[in-house]
Amino acid sequence: MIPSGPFERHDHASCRARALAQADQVCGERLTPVRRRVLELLLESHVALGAYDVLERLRDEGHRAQPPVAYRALDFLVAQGLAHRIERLNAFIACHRPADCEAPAFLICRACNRVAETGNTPKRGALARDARALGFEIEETVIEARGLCPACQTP
Amino acid sequence: MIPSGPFERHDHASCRARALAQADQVCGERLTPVRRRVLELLLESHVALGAYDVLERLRDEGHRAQPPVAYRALDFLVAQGLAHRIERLNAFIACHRPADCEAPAFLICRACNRVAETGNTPKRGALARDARALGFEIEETVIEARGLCPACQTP
DNA sequence: TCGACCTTGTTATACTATAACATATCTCGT
DNA sequence: ACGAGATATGTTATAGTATAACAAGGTCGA
Repeated sequence: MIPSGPFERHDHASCRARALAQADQVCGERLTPVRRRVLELLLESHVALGAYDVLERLRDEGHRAQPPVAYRALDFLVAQGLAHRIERLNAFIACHRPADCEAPAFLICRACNRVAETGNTPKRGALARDARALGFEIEETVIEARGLCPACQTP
Repeated sequence: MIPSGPFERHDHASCRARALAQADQVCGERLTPVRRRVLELLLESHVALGAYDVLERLRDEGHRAQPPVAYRALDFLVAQGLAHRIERLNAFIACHRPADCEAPAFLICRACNRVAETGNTPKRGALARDARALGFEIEETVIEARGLCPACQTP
C-alpha cells in the first residue's frame, strides 16, 4: 500500500487536519490538551521528534514541563495508535492513518530526516514464515529502513 | 532460512567456537584482545547484552575500562558483521553466521530475552516494493519482532 | 461519602552514548 | 633513520534518552 507520502508535494494542512480529526474521534475526551498539543507538534512535519524536542517546544509555549510530561503524552499517543516510535531515531512521528494501521513499516531518509509510513503484510513475509517454523509467536514487529528519499538522491 | 536457533537445545560450545573461529578468520590481527573478549562475552548466551553489561563484565575481569572501551569494541564488531545491534533493546548480540549475513532479522523473546537471528529476503518483500514505488532507495533495514519463543509460550 | 481510576505535577535518578584529547604502535615511502 | 598517516587504546567529561516514585486534583459510580 502506497501512501501519498511525505516525500511528495502534498497539501500538508489537510494532511494534518485529517489526522487530528481522526484522533479526536478515536479518543474523545481522553485526548487532553497536552496530548492533543503534542500530537499537533508531531503533525507539523514528517520529521520525527525526540521526546526532548517535544519537551522543548512545550516549554517554548510557556508550559513548565518536565520530561515525564512529554513521555507520558507520547506513550499515550503510541498506545492509541496515533503516533509511532522510530527505534532507529529514538524519536516519534504521528500516524497519518490511525484507522488502518496494523503493521506499519517506515522509510527514513538519512539526509532530510523525513519518515514515510508504509503498510506491509508481515503475515505472509519471510519473517513470519521463519517465525512459524521456529514456533516463535510474533506479537509486534519493528520494520525500519534507512536510505535516501527521491528528493535527496540527486546531489 | 531457518537457523538451528537459540530456542532449541543445541551444542552451545561448538556454536560459540564456530563463530569465534570465523571471526578470527575474517579479522586476523584486527581482532585484538579486547575486541575478541567482547565477542566471547556476547557469544556466551543468546541473550543480548547492553554496552554497560559488557563494560561491567570487563571490569569484573580486572580491566579498568571506561564506556568508550565497550562502545568501540562493539562498534568494531558490528562494522565487521560479527555482531548486531538490537534497536529495540539498545543491546548487542553476536552474529552466529557472519559469513552469510546480508539482511538479518531478529526474533526477540520478551520472556527469556533470547534473540534468534533469521535470514530474510527484503529485495522481494512488500517493503521493498513500496520503497521502489516511492522512489526511496533503501540502504539498510532493521527488522525486529518481539514475541514469545516456544519455550516461553506454555505457562 | 468513599474508593477506584485517570491525569497531571514534580523531584530525582538511572540508563545509553559520544566528544575530545592524550598516548602508543605500526607501516610505508623517502 | 625520519616523519606522515593510519590504527588502537586510555581517560575525562558531558550529552542525550528514559523512568521511578511520590503528591495532588478530578470524575464517577457504588
